[in-house]
Amino acid sequence: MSQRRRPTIHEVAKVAGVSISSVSRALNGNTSNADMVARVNAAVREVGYVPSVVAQSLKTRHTGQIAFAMEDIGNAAYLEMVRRIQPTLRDEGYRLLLHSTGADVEDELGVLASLSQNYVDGLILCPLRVTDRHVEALRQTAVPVVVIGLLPDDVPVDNVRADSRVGAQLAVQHLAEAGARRIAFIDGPLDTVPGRARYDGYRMGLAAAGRETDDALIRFTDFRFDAGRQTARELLTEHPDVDAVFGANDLIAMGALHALRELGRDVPGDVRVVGMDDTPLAATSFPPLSSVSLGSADRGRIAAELLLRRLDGDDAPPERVTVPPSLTVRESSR
Amino acid sequence: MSQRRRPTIHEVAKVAGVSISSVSRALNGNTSNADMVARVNAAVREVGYVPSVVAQSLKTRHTGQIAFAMEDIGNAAYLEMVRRIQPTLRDEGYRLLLHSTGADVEDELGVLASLSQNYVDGLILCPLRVTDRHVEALRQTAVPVVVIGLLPDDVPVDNVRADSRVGAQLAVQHLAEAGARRIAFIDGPLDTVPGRARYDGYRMGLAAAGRETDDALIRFTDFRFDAGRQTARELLTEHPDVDAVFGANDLIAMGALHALRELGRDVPGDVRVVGMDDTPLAATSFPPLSSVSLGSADRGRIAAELLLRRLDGDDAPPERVTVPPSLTVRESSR
DNA sequence: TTGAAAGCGATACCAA
DNA sequence: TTGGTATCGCTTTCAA
Repeated sequence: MSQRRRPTIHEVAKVAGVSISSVSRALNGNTSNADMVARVNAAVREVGYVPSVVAQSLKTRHTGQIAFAMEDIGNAAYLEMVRRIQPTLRDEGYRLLLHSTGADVEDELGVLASLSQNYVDGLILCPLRVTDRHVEALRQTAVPVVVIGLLPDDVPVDNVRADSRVGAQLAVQHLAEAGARRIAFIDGPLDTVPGRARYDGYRMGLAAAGRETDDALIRFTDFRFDAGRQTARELLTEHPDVDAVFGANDLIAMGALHALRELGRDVPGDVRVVGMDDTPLAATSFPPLSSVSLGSADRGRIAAELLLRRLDGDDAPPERVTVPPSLTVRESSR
Repeated sequence: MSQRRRPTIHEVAKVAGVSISSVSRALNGNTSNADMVARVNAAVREVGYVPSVVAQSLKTRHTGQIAFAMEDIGNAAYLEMVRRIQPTLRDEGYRLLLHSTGADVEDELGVLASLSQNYVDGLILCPLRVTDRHVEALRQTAVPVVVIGLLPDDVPVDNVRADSRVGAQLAVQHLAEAGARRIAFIDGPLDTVPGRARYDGYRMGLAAAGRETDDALIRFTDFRFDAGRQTARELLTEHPDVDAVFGANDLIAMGALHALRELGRDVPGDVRVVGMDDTPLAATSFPPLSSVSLGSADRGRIAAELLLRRLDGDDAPPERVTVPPSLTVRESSR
């Protein structure tokens, strides 16, 4: 914690016996002869000069920083994203700022508004939901924004999305092809975006497999482990003929796995189980859980790349990229 | 993406018909009469003025930003930390920057060196290991640093640490008290800091319980699921009389759980199992895994608080805080 | 190619 | 209390 003032470009100039403009030029690789560069570099080393990024930012009007805002970094999907976003940005010289907004829409709008402070060059945003105020804010942001998630078509912002509807369809078709005849579905709340999409996908999957939908085999609960366990227990007690369960996320599916074990049903022998999100839980559960990946890592990477292109001056029309889901089959449905 | 230039303090001053100094004062709550404040606020709203944090930083010499650097945010312990660090800092008006260094010591030193650029006011660092070069860098950082992890006594830096030695002891004593007679231990590499500490703790725990150490029941492998599974399988095949397994982290313990199931041994009936780190895996495993928490969330919070105190001007001698471990008993050892 | 000087957008000192 | 002005540390235009 030595608090000696850091040397500025003026000290370097004095030591090198040149002007500060020459120092700046030499350091930034602009026209200057080899001799000049050598003298400046020597002086830089001598005084231990490191440029102030703050002063540079003020002058150049960019900060070298990008923000990533989402509900909670503890959520496995967002975690996967940030793990890919960070190296992608760092390779291009950007630092990453993290905003966990919690389940607070106001906070989310606050992040959007704060962009006017110009502390970052761009933002990657995963909105909880997109309100009119979001749309309005997104139309006039101070810096480029990329949204990961659903976005109305008329919002002129780069957009990366998953397809959990097709993902759910994938899961159901897989279960049907594996020979399951009574495929139950434990969904999250139907009035949420993912809950609705997965519900639609489930029905589409059944239809594609030439099966009837039996509403008695569909349940709605929260996207949590305990909720999944409880709901699965009830469902399987009422309908012992169920031979497959599709959980709308891995936590629900894990809950189902526990319930089945408690009911003495063999997985996958008696009942097959598939989850969604392909979190780290899936690989270490017993039996290992088949799960549909929604490509969080890819979505993060693509969002970062889109943003970098914008910062590079690309002013093409906003892009919309949909990342396809993929199913990883493990023992729970084999 | 409207690219109209953002208004500056000069526009506000002009609209309000006052000087820029008065605008600054009114906005920062410094001596100015009510009338002045009202006029300025009106003008601010009229032109949509938002101060530039970059310009403010240049002048005030602080950025309102703090960095958190660790190996990989995907690691459950670091994730827990960041989840507490972020809100703690945000409540005090600081933004959080994330540096994932990967397993690269050079990168870690690079972060330390980059502090001279003054893009943050402070750093929370979780070093992989502390080399001489770390010590040297830590002695002369441009901004306050708090280290989470082991640090030599003579490094004048605030330090927060876990106690996995005592944590391991806790686990072993618990298993002994639960009635286990042959307590095996699957450790990570002995030449790592955590591997060594947990090894010592295991032996202390046995000693405290009045048991002999049997080296045949100790194995070293990697801190990974597959490694734990494989090692546990070998161990339990060679020593069928083992009635408890302590895994040096949750991944190893989960592997042991799988191995036991494959060997047809009941948990906890035949063999009790305890892990360490108390990750989200523990609660959803089957049976739910007892695990020793090393207080990652608390360590993160405390580190953030220590740093905030430094930034507040506290120049007391460096502090060293050790967060005690705690055991959560679940079905796997009940 | 180099140096002088203006300016990025704020804060804070000093007079009035 | 208010306004003028220097200043933070850099980049960049403009002359020389």
